[in-house]
Amino acid sequence: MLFFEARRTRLSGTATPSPLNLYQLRRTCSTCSLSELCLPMGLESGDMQRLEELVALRGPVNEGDHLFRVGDPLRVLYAVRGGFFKSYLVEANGREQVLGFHLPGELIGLDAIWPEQHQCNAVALNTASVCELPYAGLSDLGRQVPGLQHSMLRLLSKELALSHSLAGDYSAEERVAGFLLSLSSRMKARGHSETHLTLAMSRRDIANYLRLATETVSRVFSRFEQDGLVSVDRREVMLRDLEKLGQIGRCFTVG
Amino acid sequence: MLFFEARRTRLSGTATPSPLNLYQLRRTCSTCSLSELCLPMGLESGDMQRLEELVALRGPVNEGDHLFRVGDPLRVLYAVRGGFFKSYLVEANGREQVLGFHLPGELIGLDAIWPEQHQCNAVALNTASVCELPYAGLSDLGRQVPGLQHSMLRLLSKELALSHSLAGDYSAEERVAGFLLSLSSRMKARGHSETHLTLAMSRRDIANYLRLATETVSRVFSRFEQDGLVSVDRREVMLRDLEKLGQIGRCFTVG
DNA sequence: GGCCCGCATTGACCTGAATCAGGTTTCCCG
DNA sequence: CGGGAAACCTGATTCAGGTCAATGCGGGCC
Repeated sequence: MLFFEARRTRLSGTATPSPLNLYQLRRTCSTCSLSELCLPMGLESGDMQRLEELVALRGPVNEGDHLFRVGDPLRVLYAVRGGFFKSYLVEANGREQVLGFHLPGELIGLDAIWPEQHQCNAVALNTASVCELPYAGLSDLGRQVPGLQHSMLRLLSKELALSHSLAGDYSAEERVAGFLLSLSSRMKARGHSETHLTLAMSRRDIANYLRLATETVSRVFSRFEQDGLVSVDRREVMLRDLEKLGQIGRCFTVG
Repeated sequence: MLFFEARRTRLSGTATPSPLNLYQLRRTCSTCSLSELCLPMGLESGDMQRLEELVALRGPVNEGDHLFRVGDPLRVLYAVRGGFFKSYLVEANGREQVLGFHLPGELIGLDAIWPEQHQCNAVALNTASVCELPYAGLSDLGRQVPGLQHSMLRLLSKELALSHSLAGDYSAEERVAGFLLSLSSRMKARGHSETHLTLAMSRRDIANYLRLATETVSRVFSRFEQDGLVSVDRREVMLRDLEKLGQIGRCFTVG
């Protein structure tokens, strides 16, 4: 029931000065597939198998359940099997900051790789299920298989890339288009339709993530719909003109 | 003679569509001290010594000289001894994007830790000198000393933090104040005055880094001066009220 | 069913920063 | 020394997006 108004009060207004918060700065979103972790770095099949043996299934995760919270020790990495997650931070003044969304097939928890403590919260946006990868085992394996270490670094470096893409001064339309395309390509990579999206997150989460006002997100959706780029019905979104969307939002599209 | 007007043309205007550029997204700035790399992770003195043995001095670096460019293989990491550097990217359309500034005592080149190729350019802002840390040796050492690996991860994760601090929707004043404070605290950490700064970078570089217009940076400087927060004379800046600056710019201040 | 609450959309308005258009100073180089 | 190009500052204007406010809509719950 916390974090409703997530807007930042401007300096000029009745700003409530928030003290320096280091955690506030460690915004990490881990959007990487399990196969990405293993396959491209040339793990041998033996190693792959040993990795797979580590994986444990876990019961269903209900909407609103947390996988972990800021400060929790890094026990396992999570691979999303079904459902959506979001990771977020609560800043000192109670405002929420959405760091990223996590789709089926992606990995959550890398933000904690150092100092082995989670730097953000991860919560299910709808009923979901996950696999658990015990970090200790992963770490042991990493010592024997240098490729795994590199994979980790690679993923971290990809995080860095992704976070940078949010830093640029992009217009609202670029941001929204890029967001939609990113979801689209990630869904496609998992074998889903690339044109039909069901957004699991609210407009507010999207806006917060993109650092826009919810009203702006709404308006951009409407404008896109008017221009025939998309069809929107509540949280069902149909991408009608990937080409044009790409022209607008290319800056956001990370693999 | 490249990259003069680095402004982003807005979508609505006569936007020149720039194709997707992956490198554009991998914006990395490596602002970390050498001692930070070694000391806090509890390297034993023997290991420290072996690290020091790797270090090689290098002749003077002239203003405008590049340490490396995008795509160069990662041969060495650089520790700045004197002078300032900036790291930047040239986007597909020729616009420049400043990623960070590097002060004496800091480490440059971590952006390339994976895939061992530099992801940005690093150039001297004035006459400078550096030490070189051969990466191969560092890497060998890292295999024997797990703490070093962790240090690397830690630094990367710090990069991530820093990059995130630029992502928030901060006002021009917050950005500028934070920028000054960041320089101040970094200079102080190296034993310099924390109130008297000599900016090695142009207003344009600052603006580009903070994602503002140069005019805005200028105006904020003037406003701060009027309010008695700073005294500015060209590139000489005197911080007169750290307290108030801190209230304004706290969000930026990373260790 | 009817109430209520939270989400979403839309319009009117405001504001911070970009843009445009000067101007001055500094410094480089012939 | 003088010309010219940067760098820097300042004011006027514009505009994207935030803020405020009103309304619609769907779903849970008594």
